Amino acid sequence: MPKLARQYWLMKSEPDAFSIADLESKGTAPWDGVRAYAARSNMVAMQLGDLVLFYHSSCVPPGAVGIASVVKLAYPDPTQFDPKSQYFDAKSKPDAPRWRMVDVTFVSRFPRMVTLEVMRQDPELAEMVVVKPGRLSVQPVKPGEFARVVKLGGGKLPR
DNA sequence: GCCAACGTTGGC
DNA sequence: GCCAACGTTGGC
Repeated sequence: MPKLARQYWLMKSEPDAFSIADLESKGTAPWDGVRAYAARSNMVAMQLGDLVLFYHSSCVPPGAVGIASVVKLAYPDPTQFDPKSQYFDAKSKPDAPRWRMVDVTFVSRFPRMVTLEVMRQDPELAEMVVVKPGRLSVQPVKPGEFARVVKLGGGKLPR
């Protein structure tokens, strides 16, 4: 089996809930709480070593702040079964979990944030999903787009 | 399977 | 805090 090419993604998180600084101090963390089918499909498609743009949403300004990588393939998100969790889903049963998550690990922080506004104004990023209307919290990124955002942030592409 | 109503996301 | 745009739900 040929090894598939590394894939790239963007994952949104509200920094008040979980920021890149939180990921940096934890090292590795489960990406729990995703409750949208399209986002779930994207997580299920992730492979070990895939790279993720960590994006801060619902803040001023929103934008990409660093890089994470996938270190555990999609598995059931335990918060869906926890009645005390804000992510509890009464319709999901343990023998048929509805929601999944991956684990990601911290890779780097950009020297400067790449704001949504900057991405919107960059011609190379005109087709990027994040600049389009929509609210997909886990979305694919093209390799060229990923490299461009890293460059705009003054960061380094992991080898 | 359609689609209106509903709830949520997320930029502003 | 507002609200447009979106995704999901559920009646039919």
